[in-house]
Amino acid sequence: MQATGTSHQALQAIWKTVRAIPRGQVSSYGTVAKRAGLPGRARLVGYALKIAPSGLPWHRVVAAGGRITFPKTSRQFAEQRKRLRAEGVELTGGRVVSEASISLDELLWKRP
DNA sequence: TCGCTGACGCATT
DNA sequence: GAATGCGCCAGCG
Repeated sequence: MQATGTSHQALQAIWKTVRAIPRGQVSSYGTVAKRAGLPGRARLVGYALKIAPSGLPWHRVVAAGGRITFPKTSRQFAEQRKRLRAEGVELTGGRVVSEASISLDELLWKRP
């Protein structure tokens, strides 16, 4: 790892943002990307999560609208749903209830 | 160096 | 509601 310096910073920014997500709350890739200073690079967030270190609350990151991107048959789908429910996040099928994903832009990232 | 791929987002059909 | 296409651009072979 060396040339990854530039993006490495972006990855850390993404991880930092993900860690900043309060328990019982979820955020979307696009929101995280934007908050990490990478607007429009939601895919980078996906990559960041893929290579994310253990301990990162990746399960708090869902697709736009609070939808889970994984197929229902996926093991991660079940795990993410399980973890979210364990934190008090309500889920309906493969989607997070609006209350949890409520205006992320308003509840979360409220910068004074 | 070039080209494909991709934990996505959004518009459209 | 589900499927498809296009865009954004950083990794990786």
